Amino acid sequence: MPQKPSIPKGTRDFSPAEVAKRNYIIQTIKKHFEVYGFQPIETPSFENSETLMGKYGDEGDRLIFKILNSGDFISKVDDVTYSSKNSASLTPKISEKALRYDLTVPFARYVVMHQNEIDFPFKRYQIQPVWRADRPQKGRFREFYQCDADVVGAKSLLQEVEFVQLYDAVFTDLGLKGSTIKINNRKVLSGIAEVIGAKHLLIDFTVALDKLDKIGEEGVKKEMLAKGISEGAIAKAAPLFSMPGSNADQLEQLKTLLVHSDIGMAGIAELEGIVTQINALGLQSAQLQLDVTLARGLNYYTGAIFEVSAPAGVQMGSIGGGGRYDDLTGIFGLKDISGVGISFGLDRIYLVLEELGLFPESLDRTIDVLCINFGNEESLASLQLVGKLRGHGIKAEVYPSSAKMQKQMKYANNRNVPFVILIGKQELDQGDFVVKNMANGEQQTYELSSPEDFVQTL
RNA sequence: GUGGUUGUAGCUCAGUUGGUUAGAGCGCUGGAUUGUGGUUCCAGAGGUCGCCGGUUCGAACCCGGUCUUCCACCCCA
Repeated sequence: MPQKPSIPKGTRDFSPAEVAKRNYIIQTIKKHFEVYGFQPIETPSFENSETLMGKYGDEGDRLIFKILNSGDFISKVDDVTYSSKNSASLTPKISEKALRYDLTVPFARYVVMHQNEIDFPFKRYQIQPVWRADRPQKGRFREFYQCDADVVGAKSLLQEVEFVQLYDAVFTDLGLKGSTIKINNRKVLSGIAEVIGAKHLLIDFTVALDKLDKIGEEGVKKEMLAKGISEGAIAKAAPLFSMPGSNADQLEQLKTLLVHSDIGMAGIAELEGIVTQINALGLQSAQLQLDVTLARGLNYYTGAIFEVSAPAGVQMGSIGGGGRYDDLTGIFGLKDISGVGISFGLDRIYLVLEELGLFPESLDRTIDVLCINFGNEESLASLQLVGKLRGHGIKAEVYPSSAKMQKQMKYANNRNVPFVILIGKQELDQGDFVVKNMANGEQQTYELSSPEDFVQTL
């Protein structure tokens, strides 16, 4: 009595059609990564727990998949820890490895381990799956791909400018018009927290502020109060909730607000530099929008913060994000290496392209030509022809058995084959082959000796 | 981790106050059509109603648990 098989919550199988679409996105992203000078690396799917734990905050630790030790791991646990039934103290004793949670921390680990072989500035890209023990939701899975590009060892704002262009290039290529690249700067957020007297509550402040478009001004104020930020402080921050005007206008207002904060002014200067350069360079299809409420959860960001939202009208969280982290490698012992990077959310981009019908139709053409099989003698001629066609890079195959014509034609139809080739007894005797165009039903005869005549029509 | 939601044929879904043998469309298989698919017509196969337990003379339907789906929160791509 076999049970129906299943896969774990939040994981997916991908059909050939889905893989084709995913590869299309990956190839597009990869192409632009390489054009911008990034080099690929790969890291293991699991790391030592201490590499990952504590890098993403308490919430992050909870969402990291832990891998049980091998062998009789439970007998090695001391009785006190075992009987305490405390997960936090028991976990490190029975699990020393964990699945990768993102690509940035493993990259930092990589940079530190290979610092003597790397030429800085080092531009790398990485496209690999990551895992989170989260509850699935729309566009959220427990196994999903990240497509990251990072630069380490370069402090120049030029990197930020290039990343904005890179986002624009990829989304333009994918036909995704009207996406918004939101930008902010951690230093501006620090400055605001400083000016309103909530410096020690920076994280709580930014997390609450980040929810503005979701829960509204009142909701944010309520959450800030609950986190211990005073009424007076919130009042001082009030202008942030409805910052009108262009990027330049907003920057002017921020300057007034942050005039007494060195760090805040530094952040403004960075934003201004990026915005000015992007204005001068221009973008193809995306728009760059300053958003002071953009915070992002990851607390290793220290400068620019990016987040890309899908075109208006598509109900989807961010489809990409990134930022600058001045001291990511510091936690692994390598100081003064600045990094900045961005990430593309493959699975979410997929959902957006699907919803907007932006995948090219050509993706479901998995085969160009199918030869009908009429029997041993005929199929031998078909195999010879197919060999020549393959030599021209044409995706061709012979139906494996001489099943009924109707069945073979139906198979061709279901597989979206544009051309069916027929070599039966009659054709064999005459030394030619018939090509049927499946879209309009027209048939054309060619010489078996010169298949190039057919190839040229493709 | 919290709250809600969903599960019936390969797929999308009906299914009466709890009552014999659980239905439809699409798909699939065969035939009309032994060298022509996508249209049409005819016939057929296919389901332990997510799983486990309970209530009942009787459960797809009511109750409990569990898994799964989707959604919201936390957090995040």
